Amino acid sequence: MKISKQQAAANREQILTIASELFRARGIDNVSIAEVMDAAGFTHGGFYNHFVDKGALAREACTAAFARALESVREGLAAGLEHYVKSYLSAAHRDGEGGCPMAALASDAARHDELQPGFADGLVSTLELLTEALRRSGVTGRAAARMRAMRLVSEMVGALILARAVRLSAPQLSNELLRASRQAVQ
Amino acid sequence: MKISKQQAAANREQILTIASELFRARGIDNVSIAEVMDAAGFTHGGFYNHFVDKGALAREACTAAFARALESVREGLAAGLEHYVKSYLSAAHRDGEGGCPMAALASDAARHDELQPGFADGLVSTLELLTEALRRSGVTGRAAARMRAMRLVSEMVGALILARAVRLSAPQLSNELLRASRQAVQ
DNA sequence: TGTACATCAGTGAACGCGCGTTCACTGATGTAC
DNA sequence: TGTACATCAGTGAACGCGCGTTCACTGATGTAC
Repeated sequence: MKISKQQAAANREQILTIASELFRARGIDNVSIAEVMDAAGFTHGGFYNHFVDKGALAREACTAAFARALESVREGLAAGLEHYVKSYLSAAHRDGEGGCPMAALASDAARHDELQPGFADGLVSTLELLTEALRRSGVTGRAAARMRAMRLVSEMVGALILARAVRLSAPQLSNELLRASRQAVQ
Repeated sequence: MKISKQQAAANREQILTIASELFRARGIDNVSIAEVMDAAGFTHGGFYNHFVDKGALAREACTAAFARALESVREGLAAGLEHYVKSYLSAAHRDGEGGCPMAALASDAARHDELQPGFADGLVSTLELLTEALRRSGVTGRAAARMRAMRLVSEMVGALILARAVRLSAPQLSNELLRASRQAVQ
């Protein structure tokens, strides 16, 4: 059955949203198209009405994940840099599905070249937001604030990734890693 | 043809070494057993004479990667903490195959629970080495040094992973990320 | 020490399975008159 | 405005392929006598 153009566009968005979450939670190579389509409520054959191939979905899902994440960064920073860092390095963020695309997709981007442009755009935008926040927090000088933003992002992403890597086998160490890096801004 | 026990043990080591490098470079799910065996100079069928399944190889390869990496950390630290951080955050380390297992295998460990015990052991040992190095560098107090070690590892791992994620599409940003975090110790 | 036999690392074909992708088909939507 | 037809999102079976794994076989090694 054909579907209204509006409905088709909504379905495409739905596929993209689901894929963005599944890809972040389990990695692009560990999620099949059939699984994405099933979770979105469709049969797998229709996938190619919306995307030329799995790579195209991965690229769009990466971009979409960053678009949403940047909104969330903006909101978080509105409550203060310290608040933002604390919520980023929370157990809830570590344990939740999806979450920050930088932490979830960095190794996918390192291994799938096609993701890198979208990833880099998202990182650049994140750094801009953090640079501004740091300047408002009293860091003087654009270059200094930008460098501080890069170090802050690296520490937060690294702490989150390492915390996830030992979450089940060494939960206490996992918590310590998060706690230690909450000192990054205070 | 049967092979001498000594030769068989050497072949097993060879498979493990190759797997450890390939897994770090491309991710466990992106490397097939046939590929590992071929690179090690064997046909794929013999794999199961050495390992019970791919998961067992992944676990042993993770452990082996950390064992080697810890030797390299010890050597690097012998030349000074600052020197170690600089070589960790070098373009050569970012671009080379293999490299630090924390950076290369963290997302694999987050997604494959069975890797977490070996990963956690390696991380704990790394933190111990860095904690001692920081104390020698003048950080006072065991707890403070350990916390500083955790933050340092997070920043280094995060910077390296992010630098790899944008290496091709934004090489300048990639270099900036490494350069910024070289300030972590000085 | 020499011989006869059991062991088992390595070979290469084969298996079942899930994957990404293709395709003929359906039928409501959107359009041309 | 009503009708007849083309479009195309969604369905579900099928494809070729590479994967992890199994297996019968080989023949040098290691061992029992």
